[in-house]
Amino acid sequence: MNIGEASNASGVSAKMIRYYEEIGLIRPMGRTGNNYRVYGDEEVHILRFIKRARNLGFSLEETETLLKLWQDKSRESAAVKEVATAHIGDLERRIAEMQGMVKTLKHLAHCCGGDTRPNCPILDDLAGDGAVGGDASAPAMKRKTKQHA
Amino acid sequence: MNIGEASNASGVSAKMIRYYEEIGLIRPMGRTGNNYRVYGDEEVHILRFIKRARNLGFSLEETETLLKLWQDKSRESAAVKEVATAHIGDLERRIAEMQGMVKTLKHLAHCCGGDTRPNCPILDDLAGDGAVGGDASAPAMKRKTKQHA
DNA sequence: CCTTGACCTTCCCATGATGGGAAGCTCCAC
DNA sequence: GTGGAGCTTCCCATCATGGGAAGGTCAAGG
Repeated sequence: MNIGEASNASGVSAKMIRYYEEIGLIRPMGRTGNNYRVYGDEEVHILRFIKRARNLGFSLEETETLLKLWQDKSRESAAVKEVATAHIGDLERRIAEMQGMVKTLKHLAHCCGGDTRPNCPILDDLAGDGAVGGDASAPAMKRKTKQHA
Repeated sequence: MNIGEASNASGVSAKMIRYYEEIGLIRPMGRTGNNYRVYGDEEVHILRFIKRARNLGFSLEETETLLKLWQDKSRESAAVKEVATAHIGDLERRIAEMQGMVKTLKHLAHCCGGDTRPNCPILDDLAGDGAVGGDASAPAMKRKTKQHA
């Protein structure tokens, strides 16, 4: 199987497959005489594992950890659960942060006429003029991962 | 006022102030004889506007739009509201996406013993073995912005 | 046999917003 | 005049991904 077929079978782009190899997330693949990478069902399975982990929002680093645990037949399930629960906590923190933004924004948008007049409570809030805005002061934590498009 | 004072007064790091100037978000500042940038209350006000917009999750591009609307005294509040509501929609989409992940992950974590045994439904799901996992298939939209730390 | 097009390879660059740090200048206080 | 704090510019790193160029390879069809 060439990289294109492996890509189709796994849902991971060829570009990303090469990248994962480069950063050591997956082992360097064997090559044919023409220098093409060769993949088998095993590799496709691993790529799909990675794909699914990414879809659940795990970073590549976390995915690597999970991958190693998956391949370690003597792992303790507690280790896996710990990674998962930490990630859940992370997601929930980010969700709460964004919900705070939404709450404030909805309030401001509700107060804004949205017509042809220039008067606008949203801008007033951003400018710090009004005491309208809610709690958008906490700078928030760094984003850990980004979803692919 | 030097850049350090402007930074303190606005909550925007000196590094970012220079960056905002570089990308044209704020006008290049006047310099003193020693080549130091000089800031006044007006500039600090603008920086705080930017800071607040960023805290509400607006991208720098959206922030620029809002900034221009703010400075355009003949704006129509509808234009501002449109930017805000689009951003709300964006946030809500991302929240829903992450909530989907959380839901799936919580279910999986709940099913996982989290003990010393290797058996783990979380890994089984990632491996695609079980029919346990929920809907983490939709690839999701690109992240538009990232919160600073 | 040769062309065409679809693959594959590597390499570099861009994204978005931010921080880190080096090298070199200035300014102020002691 | 010296030390340290603050300013300047410049380059690099992050995280995960895509875009694209330049060049090799292969299979099918003329």
